[in-house]
Amino acid sequence: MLREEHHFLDTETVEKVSRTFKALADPTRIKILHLLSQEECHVNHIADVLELTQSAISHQLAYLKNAHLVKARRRGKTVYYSCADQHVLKLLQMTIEHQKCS
Amino acid sequence: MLREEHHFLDTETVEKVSRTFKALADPTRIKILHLLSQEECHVNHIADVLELTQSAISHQLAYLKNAHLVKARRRGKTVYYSCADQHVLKLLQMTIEHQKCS
DNA sequence: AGAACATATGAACATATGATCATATATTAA
DNA sequence: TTAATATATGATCATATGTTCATATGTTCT
Repeated sequence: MLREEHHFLDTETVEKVSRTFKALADPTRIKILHLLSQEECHVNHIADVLELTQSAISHQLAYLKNAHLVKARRRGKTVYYSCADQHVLKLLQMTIEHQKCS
Repeated sequence: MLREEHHFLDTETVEKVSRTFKALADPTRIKILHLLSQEECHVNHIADVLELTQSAISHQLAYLKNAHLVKARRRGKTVYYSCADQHVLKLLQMTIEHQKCS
């Protein structure tokens, strides 16, 4: 196929797509999203369940929030997080499922 | 939900899933896979079309081959690459499509 | 065998990433 | 207001990542 016959992705699309996959490319973030797909959780609960420090979790939640993959809700001292992007959640679940049977 | 009531992903699954997403998390690899989804290509053609060096392309193809996402076929001096994982290709295409309409 | 071409690969380098530690901020209770 | 609790955040550090340059390997043609 000649150069001009190809279908090209514009830079912006490529960047956005790579950002989406980057968010899903880290074990801690995968575990967090998988947990939040089961229920809304507060920060310390996530840290307890996943056996990671509060700081590590908080940093990753900030990352995920910035990427619009989770949303936060404050209730007194506690901040509850939940999934905010069903499409990305679906990508994750598809990939987990596919992994299991391969 | 209590710690023991959660559905946990085992370490191996998380690692594999994150490796899959990592492969898709780089702009160059996204462009290569998108190109290979259109046709089998040889290394220099990919480099020409994407306007990147032969070395950069070759390194990324080695990465993708190692991850079993592409396969290679030699024909004389030329090596032709093509996609080897329809599932991962589907993930990529879904994400590209979703990106466009959002 | 030697030249020419296509691809692969190792080293080096700059940047990105993720965890930890210390500390800041926010909220509630005493 | 002070103490206690929950979360956020900046700095630091070790490691990972992606590109480039130089060069090696593999193949074909003369």
